[in-house]
Amino acid sequence: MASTNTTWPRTVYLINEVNLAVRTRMERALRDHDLTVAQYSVMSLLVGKDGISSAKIARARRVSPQSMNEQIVALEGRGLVARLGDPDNRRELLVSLTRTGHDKLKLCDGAVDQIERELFNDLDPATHKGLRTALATLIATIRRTDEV
Amino acid sequence: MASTNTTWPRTVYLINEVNLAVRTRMERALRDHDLTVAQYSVMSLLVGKDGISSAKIARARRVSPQSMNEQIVALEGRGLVARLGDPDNRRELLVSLTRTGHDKLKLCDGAVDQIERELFNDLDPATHKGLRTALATLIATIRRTDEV
DNA sequence: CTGATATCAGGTGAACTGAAATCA
DNA sequence: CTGATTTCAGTTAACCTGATATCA
Repeated sequence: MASTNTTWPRTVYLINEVNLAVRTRMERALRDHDLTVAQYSVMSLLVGKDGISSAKIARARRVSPQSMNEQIVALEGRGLVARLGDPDNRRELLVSLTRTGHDKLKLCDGAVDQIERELFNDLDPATHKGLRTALATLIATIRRTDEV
Repeated sequence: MASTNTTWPRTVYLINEVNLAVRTRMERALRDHDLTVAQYSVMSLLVGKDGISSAKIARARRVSPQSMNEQIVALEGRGLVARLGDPDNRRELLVSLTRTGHDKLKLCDGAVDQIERELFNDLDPATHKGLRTALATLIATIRRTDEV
């Protein structure tokens, strides 16, 4: 019975609490740069890509294409990403970071790095590594069971 | 430099992805019982308590008293929790699960247990335990740094 | 014709802040 | 007077589904 067993609180609650705290910290830090967490996380996914469709980014981030497009359009309106039409494929628009976007991302990376350090420096390297391995396993399970 | 180091993707992204998947699964499962995740999680916090103020629940869940009250009022409107005024303290209302709420919670616990099993049965017990320990450490760090 | 992409429109869940009344 | 609780009202960020036009 869940309410009386020995693994309480539920692991999923622990994950949620950590996630909420991380979000709050990131929101605070990114607000100084006028970026939301979703926008920052899209931008950091574009690093090193020379152009990728919004729909592909959506799949990579596991959100709906509409949600992702909303973020992309907002970023484009602020000149942080560009969408270039490909003459060979007029269906999709290729999204890439602008120079301005790249510069802003660099600044934000520093702020987020700081948050990660504060959060994780109470974990010894082995525990941190174990945490990442466990999370990666969970994500693999998630992707496998989502495809059904 | 964050975009080129060896711990990529960021651990906080891994946490977020797992959390999103958990939320989605819980939403789906709880929809059959007409409960949101927030409502379910409040109800499961009330088990074994004979009456606790909304403000205290808010602190336990680390959300604002307004957010929590919203959930409590919704649950009261559906007869899943009761709020009893204490004659000795007319300021606070004591929240507790009703019999109906208790019954519904039991059903939902089963559904959520199922989700946790599906998610975590690819982790061997030691890894799962390590995950919980790491998360607990993170939460301790969070609470400590929040109090500043 | 099928499938993918982009986009418009509307909706949801879950948090937030601000302000005010009540009461210990 | 201070501090906690409740409650009203408005806002935010980040998702979602449905429908439609376009194009490979």
